[in-house]
Amino acid sequence: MSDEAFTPLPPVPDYPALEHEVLAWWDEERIFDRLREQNRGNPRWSFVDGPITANNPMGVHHAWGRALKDVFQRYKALRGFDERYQNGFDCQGLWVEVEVEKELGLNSKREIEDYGLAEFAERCKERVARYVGVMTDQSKRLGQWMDWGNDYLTFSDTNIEYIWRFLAETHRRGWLYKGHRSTQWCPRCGTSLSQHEQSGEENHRELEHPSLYVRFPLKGREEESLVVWTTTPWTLPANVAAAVKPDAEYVLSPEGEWRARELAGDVAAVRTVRGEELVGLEYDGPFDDLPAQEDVRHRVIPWDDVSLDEGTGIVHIAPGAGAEDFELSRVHDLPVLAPIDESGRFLPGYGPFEGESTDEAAEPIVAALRERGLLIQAGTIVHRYPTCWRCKTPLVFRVVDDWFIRCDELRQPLLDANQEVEWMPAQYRKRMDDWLRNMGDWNISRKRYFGLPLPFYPCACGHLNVIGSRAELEERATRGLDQLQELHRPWIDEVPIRCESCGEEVRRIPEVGDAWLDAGIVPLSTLGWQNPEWIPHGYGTGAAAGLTGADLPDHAYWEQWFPADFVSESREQIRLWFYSISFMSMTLVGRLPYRAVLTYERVRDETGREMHKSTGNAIEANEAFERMGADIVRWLFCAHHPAQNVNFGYGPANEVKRRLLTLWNSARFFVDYANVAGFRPTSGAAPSSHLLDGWLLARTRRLVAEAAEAYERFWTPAFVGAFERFVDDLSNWYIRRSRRRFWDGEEAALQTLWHALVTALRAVGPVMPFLADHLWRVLRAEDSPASVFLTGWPEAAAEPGDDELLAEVGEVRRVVELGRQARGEAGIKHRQPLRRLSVSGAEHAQRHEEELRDELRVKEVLFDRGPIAAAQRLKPNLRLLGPKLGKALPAVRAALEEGRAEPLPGGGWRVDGHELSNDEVLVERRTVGDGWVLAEDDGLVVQLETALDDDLIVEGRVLDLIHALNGMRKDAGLELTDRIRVRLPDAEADLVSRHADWIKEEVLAVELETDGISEPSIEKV
RNA sequence: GGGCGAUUAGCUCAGUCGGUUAGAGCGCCGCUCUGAUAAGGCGGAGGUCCGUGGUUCGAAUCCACGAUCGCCCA
Repeated sequence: MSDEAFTPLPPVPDYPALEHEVLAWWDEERIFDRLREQNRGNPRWSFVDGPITANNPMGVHHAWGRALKDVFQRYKALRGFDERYQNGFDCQGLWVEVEVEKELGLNSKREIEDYGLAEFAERCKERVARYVGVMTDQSKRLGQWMDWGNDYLTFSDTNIEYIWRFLAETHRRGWLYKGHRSTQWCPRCGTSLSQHEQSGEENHRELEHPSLYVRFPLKGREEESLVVWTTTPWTLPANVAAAVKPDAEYVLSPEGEWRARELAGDVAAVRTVRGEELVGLEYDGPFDDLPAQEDVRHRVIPWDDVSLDEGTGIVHIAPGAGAEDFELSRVHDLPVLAPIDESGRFLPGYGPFEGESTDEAAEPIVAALRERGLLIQAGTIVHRYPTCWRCKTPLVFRVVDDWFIRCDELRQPLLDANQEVEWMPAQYRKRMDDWLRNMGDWNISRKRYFGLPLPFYPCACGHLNVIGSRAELEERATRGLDQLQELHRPWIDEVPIRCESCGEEVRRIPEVGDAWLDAGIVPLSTLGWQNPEWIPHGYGTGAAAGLTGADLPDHAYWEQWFPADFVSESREQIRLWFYSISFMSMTLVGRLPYRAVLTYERVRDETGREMHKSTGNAIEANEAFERMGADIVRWLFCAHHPAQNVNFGYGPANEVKRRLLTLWNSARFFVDYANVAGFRPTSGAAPSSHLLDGWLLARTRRLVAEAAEAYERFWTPAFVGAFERFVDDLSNWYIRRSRRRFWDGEEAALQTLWHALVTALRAVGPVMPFLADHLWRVLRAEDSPASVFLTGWPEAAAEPGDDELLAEVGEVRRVVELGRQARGEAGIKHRQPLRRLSVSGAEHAQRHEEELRDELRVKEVLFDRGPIAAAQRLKPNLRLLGPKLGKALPAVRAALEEGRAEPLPGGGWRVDGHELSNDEVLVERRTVGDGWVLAEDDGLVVQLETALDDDLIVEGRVLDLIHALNGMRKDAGLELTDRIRVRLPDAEADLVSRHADWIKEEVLAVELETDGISEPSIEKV
């Protein structure tokens, strides 16, 4: 057995190094497996992971969410709950496609088709497989304990089949329809984008566009024109109407131009009319010569929403190129001219513009307007404009066919169910409510390639066939099954089916599904909802084969694990994942798939700016793990209020490290002295008769209670605060006060400190698993479990008297603080002993007189009996007297302040005609006298006598000397146990004669002598 | 236009149920301790608690209106 029971700790922890070591050790010792085995069969705690897109390396913003997920899974595991630990990857859809396109250098849908859909799908799968690996490694490095290798991947055939089933159900309920709508369209991706994926400021950019004022000559009114303003010249060839605000005033300028009065400037109005008077007038469109414009009668329509803030108050309407325009076309029965194809190029029928992009056409359109005398003014404007959320291409509006799910029927049930959800922070419930109240029909189709194949087979006979499962597909397929390697394009497209209505062969629509269908089905598809029998490794089908070993459980399992007790994702998931899982579960099983939600905001750089790769202020997750340490990353996130953006960076990380150094130093202090003393810990808290030990044990129980309370409400900032306060108490009070006991190797002190440390490690483990297990491995008793995470949650119910003891020591610490303040006030340094300390208002501190003497270095403490005349001040106890006296309070308060109060015989006071109990009046005594200095706080008064006598001065000199000698020991690099010989100048001879033993003891000197030297010197024996 | 938040020290932010003199960390200045020492402790300067009105014995806190900023939706 080695001399040192505890491996010595270096002065400063190397987080990345110790984390790698702990990771390797967790692996070798199978700690996570053992934890799962330990909890298997226990009561369940169900967490469902929102999938992360396996498409790029993880960013620090992902680390926030993944840290939180891990914290609560670890906490619940300490509490003994059985958990699933299944991680999820999002694997298909536009995200993946766009990255693969970049990789392959493809830049349009045509190029993808030329490349070949089968090849393209293989490249997508390869990319997903690659990043499944990368993200798994990164997540492990973060300390995330998940059932790696048994993840769910949303592109598995199993997942797809579950979505088919959902879609078939929406069809059965009559919610599924093909809509003809104006939608935001990405000309590069060649697809429309849904409301929920396109929302958000990050999907808009400041762009420069033309700003044109254009004349629309009115028919039958020579020399009169409407003036419209547009920033999208490409929409003019599709113009069919002009809208005015019916109740606004419009003026005709001398030049014959109609504008709203508010926007006309100070022109002399030739005529003034209300907008409604212009309604119905017809005008010549700017491009009436185009074939597409044949038969269009351009007219003025009313529209209440015409803006009078910019433009002319007359709005050019092109229903085929704008969302509101399209809505107006329905109301006013306007023709819809769709000018561009799916790549954003003009269609036939638009003459000279045919084949040009919307940008390319701008110049010739302006030229044509100018030539026709219709252009009044041309400039440019910089404005916020929507861009594709994946590829940043500016969007255009197109009117296209898309598939939608009607949501009105589900709106109220979802709203009702949301009231039962526990949202953290609480205000996000209202955000969800707002989203649900406003949600539009769900656009589920994307005109793309590598995604969920929508199982829609519309037949020429008018019947829509919707396939609900692979079995159904196989049963109804007319051919192509032999080549169906997985449920993806192009293979699925080669499997036509027979129409259930007319029996004709019918093909699938080419569209794929919104990726949020993939993620939204997870609470059903991964848990085996309505699956008749458990299929080992049954989830990894289709594209996911070989990438996961996950089982497909049976329905009984689903019953056990659904709904999730807890989900946690970032705030924007309200309109994405929280929405889609809610919608799909509500449709299929009539209830929400989660009980509690924790959301969090965004990651900014340490100065509060958005992180961008281009600005160079982004921090990669791997870099953060290796430069600051994963525990520090986790701590930063956990310390933060989740409803606010977090400022993340190396500056804040260093601050955290410095704060956590106190914990490290406390452990190091223990290790050093425990080793010197040859101490061996006993599991559990040994009772101790020492007051401070009793206090630290109570303080530790309090920490455990506070930690549990914080974890139970999923509120990590409360935990972090509680833990930091505990460490401060541990270090700056317990250890500081107990140093001598450790120098003496006192068993009770060592055992108490040990117990406090290891208990704290168990509490902090969920947040900082690496440091916790690292220190646990150093400190643990031989008979305790190998890892903090195998110890269970510390059982630490409060004991009778804990509150009183904690309050008592709190009071002592306040007295000490005030004493230090008073010393500072008097300008007397702490090393100089003083004669007397007077304390009043501290009822409980009396038991701690010796500590106060020592801590404040005084010879005597006087409690509530200052030697000098005492003055008394009375104050109302507002908390009690406010409700009791009401409006009479100010008078009583004034009376008390002026001293108009008479004591009552049985206790209490008569004040201003009111009888008040002792509780209701606060008595503040202050002692004031010459030669004393005072500090007070909240009724507590501390005074120090400043006069010095010869004894005090000599003691002060002794302490100075001890300080100097110990400094020399340190400079000389001596060990704590080395002994020395000391030589002093003759001038210190009086100190030696009066206090030789004291000095020797404090500096571990075996010899103390004076001779003629000018400075003290020491020599190791 | 509707909804949800925020606004407190130079900076970043706490502030519980309305309660006496509004706090912390960082930064700055001064002091101090010294067997945690490239740390720790104490103090100081620094506040229109966004504004106005209201409720109340008492408002940073509750209510109304307004301003500014952020986010969500239209």
